[in-house]
Amino acid sequence: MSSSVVGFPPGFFTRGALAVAQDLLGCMLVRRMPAGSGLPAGSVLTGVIAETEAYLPDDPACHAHRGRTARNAAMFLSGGHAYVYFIYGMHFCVNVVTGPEGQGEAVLLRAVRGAPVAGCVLSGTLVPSESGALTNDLIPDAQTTGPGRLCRVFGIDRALDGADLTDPAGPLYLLPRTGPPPPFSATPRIGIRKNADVPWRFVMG
DNA sequence: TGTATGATGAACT
DNA sequence: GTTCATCATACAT
Repeated sequence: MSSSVVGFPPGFFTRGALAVAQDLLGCMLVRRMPAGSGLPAGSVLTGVIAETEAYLPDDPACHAHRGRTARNAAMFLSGGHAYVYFIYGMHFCVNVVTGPEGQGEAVLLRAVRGAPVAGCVLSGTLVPSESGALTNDLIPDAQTTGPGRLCRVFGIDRALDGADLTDPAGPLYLLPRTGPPPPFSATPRIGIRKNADVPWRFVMG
């Protein structure tokens, strides 16, 4: 046990979408920006996950419910991978796969907060000011609230579909929370018609 | 080959 | 509260 990298406990991402959706609140999403993103290549964006939704295999609202297709193939990878899809002609959404390989369940990341996290070296986000210069200003929460906006700010698109979110050397990865579990509330999920009544959306605070 | 739909966001009233 | 921009995907011809 000599690794200096703080990781998730083994099996964290294969406990099912409902458990993982709650336990991801307070965890950190880390993005290494690629060249051509508007930020210098290698710029790091971070955010504390503040809102999630669970999608289960038996759930009619889940993309995997009607079987595996080219679009949702990444959802059938093992837990800890990314499932990124394009919707409404203009938005990307990013999910964390939460089942064993072949299961088809995931957690949609709906919002992150730019608040610093004590004890973590990645304490802020780099954003270009209006003049184009980089600052250490936190991104306003309004810009990272909503799955489409979150993906736009973090530069997430289909290129990250299937990415390993547990690899700290990768372009997009997760870090465990360092403090106690944050309080949260459960509400119905947003913007779906099928199985719209179940309280599988989890909001920190 | 056609077409309905959608895990959204912005701009309205 | 409502409308709508806009298009990849899935599925029905």
